[in-house]
Amino acid sequence: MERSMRKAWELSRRRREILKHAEKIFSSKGFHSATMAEIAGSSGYAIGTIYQIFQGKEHLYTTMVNEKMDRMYSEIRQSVIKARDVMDKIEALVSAHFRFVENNVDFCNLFIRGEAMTLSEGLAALRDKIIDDYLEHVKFIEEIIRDGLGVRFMRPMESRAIASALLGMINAFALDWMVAPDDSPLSAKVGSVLDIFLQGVQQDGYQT
Amino acid sequence: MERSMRKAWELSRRRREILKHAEKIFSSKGFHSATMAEIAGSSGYAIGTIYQIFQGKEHLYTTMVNEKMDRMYSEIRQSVIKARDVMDKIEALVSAHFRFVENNVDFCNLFIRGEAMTLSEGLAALRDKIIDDYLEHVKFIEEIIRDGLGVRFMRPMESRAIASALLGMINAFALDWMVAPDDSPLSAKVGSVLDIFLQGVQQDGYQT
Amino acid sequence: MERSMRKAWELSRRRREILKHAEKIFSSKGFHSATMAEIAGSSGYAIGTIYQIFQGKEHLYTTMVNEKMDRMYSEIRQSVIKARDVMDKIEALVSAHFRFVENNVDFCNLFIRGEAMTLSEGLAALRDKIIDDYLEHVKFIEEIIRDGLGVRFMRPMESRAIASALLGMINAFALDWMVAPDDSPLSAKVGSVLDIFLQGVQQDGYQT
Amino acid sequence: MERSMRKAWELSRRRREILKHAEKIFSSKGFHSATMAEIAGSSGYAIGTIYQIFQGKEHLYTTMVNEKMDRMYSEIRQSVIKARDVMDKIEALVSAHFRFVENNVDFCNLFIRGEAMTLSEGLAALRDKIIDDYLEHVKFIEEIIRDGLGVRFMRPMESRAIASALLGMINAFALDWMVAPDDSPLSAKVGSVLDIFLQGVQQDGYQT
DNA sequence: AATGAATGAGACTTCATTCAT
DNA sequence: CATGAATGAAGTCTCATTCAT
Repeated sequence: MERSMRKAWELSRRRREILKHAEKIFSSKGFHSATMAEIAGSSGYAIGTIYQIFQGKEHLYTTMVNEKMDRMYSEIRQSVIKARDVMDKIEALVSAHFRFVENNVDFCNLFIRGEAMTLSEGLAALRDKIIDDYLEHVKFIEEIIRDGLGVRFMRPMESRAIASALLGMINAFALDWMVAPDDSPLSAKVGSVLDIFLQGVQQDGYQT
Repeated sequence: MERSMRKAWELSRRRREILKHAEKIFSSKGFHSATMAEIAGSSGYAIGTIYQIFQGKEHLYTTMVNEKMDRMYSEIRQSVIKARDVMDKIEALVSAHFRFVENNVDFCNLFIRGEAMTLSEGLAALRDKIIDDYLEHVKFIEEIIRDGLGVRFMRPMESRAIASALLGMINAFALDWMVAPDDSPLSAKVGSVLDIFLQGVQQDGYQT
Repeated sequence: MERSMRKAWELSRRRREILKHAEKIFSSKGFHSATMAEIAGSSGYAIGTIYQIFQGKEHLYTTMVNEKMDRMYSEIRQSVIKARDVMDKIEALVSAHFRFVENNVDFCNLFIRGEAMTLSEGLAALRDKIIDDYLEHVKFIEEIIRDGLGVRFMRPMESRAIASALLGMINAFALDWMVAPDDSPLSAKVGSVLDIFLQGVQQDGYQT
Repeated sequence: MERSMRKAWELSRRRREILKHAEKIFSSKGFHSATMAEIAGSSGYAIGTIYQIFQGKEHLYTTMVNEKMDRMYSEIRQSVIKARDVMDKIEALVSAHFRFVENNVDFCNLFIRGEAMTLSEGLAALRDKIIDDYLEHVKFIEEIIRDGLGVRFMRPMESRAIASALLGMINAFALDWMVAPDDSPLSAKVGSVLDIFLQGVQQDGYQT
């Protein structure tokens, strides 16, 4: 019992270790240019050891991306759920997303750049999952929006369009921050996102 | 004279032809999974012929993506320049962007998915150019925004944030349309983008 | 004393067990396609345990084939020795051979197909032993034949040729039975072999 | 025209060349132990060149064995067909078989040892073809035998048994000659085979 | 003594690039 | 000048063997 628990724990540690290094390598070079030998070398294990845990390069990559994305969406949702009213939920959504990006710059490079979705053959499933997760996330945001529409916090509009717009703004600010970083943290931009999202950019009373 | 012009024209025709087919193949399989043999076969030229015009696979890919993106930005700017006031310019920006996406779905798949930016080695330059172009485009949008701020069409805000937000929304709607297409054309969404961007989503007079 | 005997017996039991399973796996997949892990799993022992008894895969394979073949030749000879006159000896030779084939179809598949003799490197010794055993068996048959020649049971001919012919017929009938089995047991063919071997196929009195 | 013929001829020459060296390597080391690099090195072509002609290692091996066996059976049949009466046909069968073995010792080593039939996966088809060819050859011999039965050249017996017996004797003599060569050519044994096959070994008039 | 996880050498195969025709 | 066959570097994955527990 003691024995097998120790073994299981060791396995889990190795798994995490390898995934961590795989993330680093894949993030910096993309799926195709990364090599198993490199990941093995970086993680300090032999190639064969990686193959004992992961069925192959695609499996390793897929697992890494899936788990990381699950973590991202999970963190964001946890954060949103804690908030009470619509306004707080939206703020939590943006904050949590930005926090994840700040803490996982490498991974986001991979993901935002979309290398994450190189499809060919066995990676098609990953692509589909990423899209599904994305659409599910949009739906999750839509729910918040619908609450807002319900309490007349928001103007009557199509919830899907609003959700997309918000997510688009979040991603744009994140992208901006990653490709042209200034000294301020990404989280300092939360206010801007909310302001534009909620009030729009047009001067009140301006005649179109 | 006549002779060399003919020759140059032939060369140019071949170049265009090859780039067209390269785009098709690269877009559907990504950079790494596409093979020179495939592109040669598809375009009807021999492998050696492609190597007479392009220095290698990366050069072909880089050229294709660069030219396509230049065309995109060029089309958008042409459209914007024709418009007179700020409002029209913004509308033109969104419309032209959407039009390009509609007409180049395959290419956009490549680009939005970010496979476009797989960097490793000789592709780093492409990555940099794409980012530069992106940042330049953001600056271009900023100019429009600044005009709007100047004529008090817009609330006093940071122009960069506004530009990013607008581009983010544009991309989000385009992405949405590509991964979860409904029957309506993407251009039908121009109004929604402008509405949210200009007015925001919050109900007027709502007390936060 | 008691202790060490027990130990030795245990060892011997393990050895037999492993060889039995090794035979099954090797026979069905051949030397190269069989894996140590598979044999370990099948036999219920750990890989390390097998390596405590056998020096390696080749040693295990070599041992298995050697012992099995020794058993075959041994069984055949036991059977022959019991017989009194030449005729009975020949009949015993064929019957015993056929009986072994019937009882060890899997192994014979391996052997007749010759996968048994894949030589490369460390397996050369096995190849040589198999050939030596074969030649020795031919000689053993020759002895019987010479007895037959001595008592004028047989026409004066080269004993070696006769022995080869007999063994060839035995093998041909066995092969036939294995690759194109009908419902009858191989042993039902003993009569045919003896008849052809002894009388030949030509009609008596026919003029060539 | 001239051009493409030249090309086709070059291809065919390369193909033959590679097959020749593949036969040598495969025959001496068996399928698994032979490496593509070795075959490439031996034949003087690059690995990639081999892959341009053959889809892979299995395809190369399969092709080599198939073509060689087809040649063997073809040669034997050509020889038999030329003969007029039963007696001559049988003699032609044995002679032609022995001649092939003499001229293709390496290949026969491979084949008789049965390494030829290592099955696993994609090689199962080869195994089946070899067995089918073998059975077809037995049938071919049966036809000759039936002619012999028809003209009362032979005693009334089951033709299949007779055919198997003959082929078994042929193979036994060939095997003998290969593993324990004396100075005489294999073809010198044709007479012995025919004598034993036709007259049997038993002394006429001996009482069982 | 038994175990089985870790190792890494080595095999197959692909495909960008060259260059003789 | 166009061609496309030849090349071989490089990458993935397997599995016999070892050795710490």
